[in-house]
Amino acid sequence: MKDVRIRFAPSPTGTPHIGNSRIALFGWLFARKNKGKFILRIEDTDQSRLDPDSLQKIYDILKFLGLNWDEGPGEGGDYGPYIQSERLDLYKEYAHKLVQKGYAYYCFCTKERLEELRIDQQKNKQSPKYDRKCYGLSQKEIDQNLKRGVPYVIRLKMPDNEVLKWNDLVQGNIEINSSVCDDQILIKSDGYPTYHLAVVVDDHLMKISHIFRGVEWISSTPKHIVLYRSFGWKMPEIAHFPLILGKDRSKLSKRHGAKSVLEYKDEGYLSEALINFLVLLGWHPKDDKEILSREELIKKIDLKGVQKQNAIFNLEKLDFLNAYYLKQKSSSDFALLLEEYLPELSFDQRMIAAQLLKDRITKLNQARDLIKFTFEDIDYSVDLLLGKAEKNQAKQMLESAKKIISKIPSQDITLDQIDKLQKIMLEEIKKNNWKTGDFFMVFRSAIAGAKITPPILESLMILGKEKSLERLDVALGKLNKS
RNA sequence: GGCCCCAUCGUCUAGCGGUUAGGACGGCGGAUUCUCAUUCCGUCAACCGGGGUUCGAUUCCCCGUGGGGUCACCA
Repeated sequence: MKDVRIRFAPSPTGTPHIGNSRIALFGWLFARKNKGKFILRIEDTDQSRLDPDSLQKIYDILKFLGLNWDEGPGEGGDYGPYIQSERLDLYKEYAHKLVQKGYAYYCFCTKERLEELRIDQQKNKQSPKYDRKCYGLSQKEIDQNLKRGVPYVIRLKMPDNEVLKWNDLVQGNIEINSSVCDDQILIKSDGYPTYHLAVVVDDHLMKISHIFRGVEWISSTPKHIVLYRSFGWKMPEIAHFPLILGKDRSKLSKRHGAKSVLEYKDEGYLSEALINFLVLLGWHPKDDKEILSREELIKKIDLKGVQKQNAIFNLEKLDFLNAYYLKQKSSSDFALLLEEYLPELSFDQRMIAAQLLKDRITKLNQARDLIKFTFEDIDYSVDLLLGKAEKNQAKQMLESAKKIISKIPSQDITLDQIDKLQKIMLEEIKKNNWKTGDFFMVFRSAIAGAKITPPILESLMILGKEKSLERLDVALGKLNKS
């Protein structure tokens, strides 16, 4: 395969959702695998739905996932501009060529008429379709209308009853009869092209070799086939990817809590986890090895492994993958990642936190709740403090812990000291015939005000000696008062 | 509704005429452990239904059923 050129062509009409990002990922992987080019093109032909923030979000998502583009906004390239609103003249020019050749025609029907037509057809249980009222217009009528400035659109004349087929790289052979397709509007009355014209013109002019897109585009592919044929252009290879569905099996939407990649990023999901997860949603490696790095993915990705079925988004697997990749991080990398979530801690403290948290969180934003007792005030009830222990015994335990900790020579507590601390405590537990679990539970509650914490002795390294003793005193006070 | 596509554990999937139907996530059970986790071990769990074709169908064909997509001057 030579000169592989794949574009990702989002439209800036809102926050791009995760299904779109997944197709971008497939395109990028496939381009990289084949030493081709990955091209970003912005399809902003719908003026009414433009969302000014979404362009930046598109860039941010691609950057976060590491899907760099070789041509496109910010990168340039030989086939620009890569923003469709800057190519308007091109689309008009090509649309008029089609009109001249008789493959397209002017239509002066108003939106109101089209709306009435549609309602009528629906009433009669016909599928809504333009009735070609303007198809037979004479050149004279057209010229008159044009001269009078009557708003117009340009429509593609679809063949009447022809089976249009193509070999889809994912879906296999698909046949659709042209008669089920409407005479698609190519140029809107505001002078902007519709998706169908723009995508065909640009894909051809930009020498796109493979079109990767979602299955929702299958039913408009016949229009594109006719367009390519009318222009006399060769059709790129085309692959329609399955959709990501919500838990109720319908197209993923905000109702399912469907989020953009950016939102997952904010929650503390790693790009390598997201990539691994997304690629597994609709693709499967031959050897069943599911944990895959970006490099392995580039090597192994193939269209044969792409499913035809839609896939249901399941968070559990994403969480598993994220937890896995989090565990793979070195402590210093993890500490760096933690900065955003634990700004109160120094880097050294975050290094300690990293070791304590790495094995027990699935996403970064869970870090804070687990470790905040080391830098925030705590509050808890005597009941929590006692747990299963008896009051006097709990007192003895805390007194003993206090004694042991107060013997630490410095304010800072080191790992060596923690080891010693543990030894001494275990001896003490044995001597008093306590249960190890009981002792640590009381101790944990006094230190953290919680029953679930990272290893409590190691946590002391962040808390420091002075605060640790303070907390033991507070706990003792609570017991005395109760 | 018309058209198009799809159908293996709860989920993601392997399988491409003969398999004890495999893996992963999750679930459940156990071991380790100061809690929670991690780690390790074990375990439950699926071929949508009906017809064909065939010596033999999860696999091929047809029909149901179910699911999805699409029918805009939106992409």
